[in-house]
This record gives sequence, structure tokens and C-alpha cells, in this order.
Amino acid sequence: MHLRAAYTRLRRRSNLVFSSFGMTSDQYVLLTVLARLGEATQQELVRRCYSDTATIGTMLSLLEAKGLVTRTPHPQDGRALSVRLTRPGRRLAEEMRQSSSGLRTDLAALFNEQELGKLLEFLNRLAGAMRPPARRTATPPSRRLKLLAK
Amino acid sequence: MHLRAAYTRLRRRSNLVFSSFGMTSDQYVLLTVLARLGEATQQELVRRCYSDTATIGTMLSLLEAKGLVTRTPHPQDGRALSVRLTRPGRRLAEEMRQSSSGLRTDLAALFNEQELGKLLEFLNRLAGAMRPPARRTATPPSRRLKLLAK
DNA sequence: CGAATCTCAGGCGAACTGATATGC
DNA sequence: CGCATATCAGTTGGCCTGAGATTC
Repeated sequence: MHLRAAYTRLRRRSNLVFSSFGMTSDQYVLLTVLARLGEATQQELVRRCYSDTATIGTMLSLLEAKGLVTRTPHPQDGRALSVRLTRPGRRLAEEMRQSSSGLRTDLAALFNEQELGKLLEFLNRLAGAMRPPARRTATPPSRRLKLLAK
Repeated sequence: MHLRAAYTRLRRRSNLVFSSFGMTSDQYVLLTVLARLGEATQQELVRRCYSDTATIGTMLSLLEAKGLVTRTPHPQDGRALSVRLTRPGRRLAEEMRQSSSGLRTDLAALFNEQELGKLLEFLNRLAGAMRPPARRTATPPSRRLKLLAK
């Protein structure tokens, strides 16, 4: 519940900030991750944004229509797409970052360095434990059955 | 981003657990909050679930249709509804709690008592800072203007 | 062949907005 | 009257599933 409270409120406030750009916090995350990577396959963005392929694909095609990203065939892997920010995309990401500086300042004021380290470590631990079951190339031979749907 | 990772993964895993009941983690939260309160107005559930009136209203009318909750006029306040779990509602909440015991065990194993205390305190601090602007019965006489929307 | 990347179609739960009725 | 509680209608963004095409 605490996690829920913190996350939903942060997201709500972020959405408020970004709504003036006609963007959402999820789209901001995507742009920011992309800005940091420079170039990435959709698959990689899926992992880094904790989303799924269909959603990321849809979001990217929207951002592409807005001229914020480009998607070109990946040189080494014909299946994949290489996604990059365009100049306007990079600019928008920067503008959004600046417009959320107040929010980030507020957040930074909440924790001292040591506390922040601990908090991030705790969240990391939690996210690690909740990692989706590692993709197995073949489903393990046998598995406890826990169906019992209502 | 860490908060995002932890929350989305936890929610995803929870949804997986609860999908066998045809329920979502949000609905589980609502049932659980209601079980703890015994009786509540929708407004109170909105606050405790960090949601909004329209969403809670829709969710409750669905749960009511399933026979899990009842909504009766509030005795003291004619505007409000008094929401309660039905017997089946209480039973389902308990079944869902049990079916998620494995998940909760996994979570509990991640932190010792002191760490858990710190984590909850940190999240509390964060949620507190992100609290939506306190409802003012009359907008305060003057207020720093920070509009500057794009 | 199996496995991975991506697209498409459809459906769904939850969030948000704006309007409305009603009771404080 | 203003304010609060709740409902309704409509829209949206994101998640999910299942199907298919393509490439490794």
C-alpha cells in the first residue's frame, strides 16, 4: 500500500506537469530512456520501461507520427528496429525535463544522500524479486499446478 | 525509475495471482481496505485507495453487481453511501489473501524488520510530499503564480 | 525446425473530464 | 448560496492476449 501510494501520487503529479505538452509520464520515461541510450531496439525499450512489446510498439508509432523518433531497420538484426530520437524529440525531452525540475527538486529535498541510497537499494531489491520468470527456451519438465480458477 | 520498476512489477505479479479469481489487484486493494474499515463512504475509499470518485464508483457498482458489496444510504449524510462487504465479499477477500500468501512471503523475505521500517517511512515521506494540493474551501487570497505552461 | 522481434486486432480496467442531480 | 457526494457519458492511455509475418 505504501508503494502504491507513493507511485500513484508521483505519477499523477507528473502527468499534471506533462499534460501541458500533451504528453504522459510514460511517454516521458520512454523519451528519457531513449535519450540516454542514444539508440535502442524496441525490445530493449520494453525492458527498460518495464512494459511490453505491443504497448511500446504503439507508443513508438505515435511518437514517430509526431516526428519525435525514427525507426529504421536494425543493421545487424533484420527482425529488430533501431529507434532513435530526432532533433525535435531530443528537444522536447529536454523541455519536459526542465518543466519538471520543480518536482525533482521537491523529491530531492526529501532524502539525504544516504537515505536515497538505501531507498533505491530497497526498491531495487524489490523489483529484482518481482522480476518476471526468466524466459526459458523450453518450459521446465514439470511444474506445480496451481490452477483452481474460481 | 526505481519506484516505477518496483511498483509495476509487483502489480503485474499480483494481477497474475488474482486473475484466477477474475479480479485485479486494484479490486483486491478495494476489498481489503473495505474489510479493514468495516464500513466506509465512497469518498473515504477514494482517499484510502488513492483513486478518484468516478473510478471508485464504477468499481463499486461492479462489485455490487457481483454481490460482493452493498451500498446503502448513509444514515447521517444523505449525500453519501455507506459501503460494506457482503459475506461472499468477505470470503472472497480472504481467499484472495490466502492465494497471495506466497507472494507476501517472498516480499517479507526481502527485508529485515529495520529495513522494512525504513522503506515504509521513506515511501510515506514521498507520498506525503506528493499529496494533492490540500482542498481549500476558498482559494487562499494570493498564491505564487507558477503557470507558465508551454 | 524453434525462437525472437515486431505488427495488428480486439478487449479491458482504470484514469480523467465535464455535466448533472441531490443533500449538506 | 457555496460546497460536497455521487452518477453518468465519453474519451483516453496503457496493459494484455492471440494471431500472424518476418528473420535469426
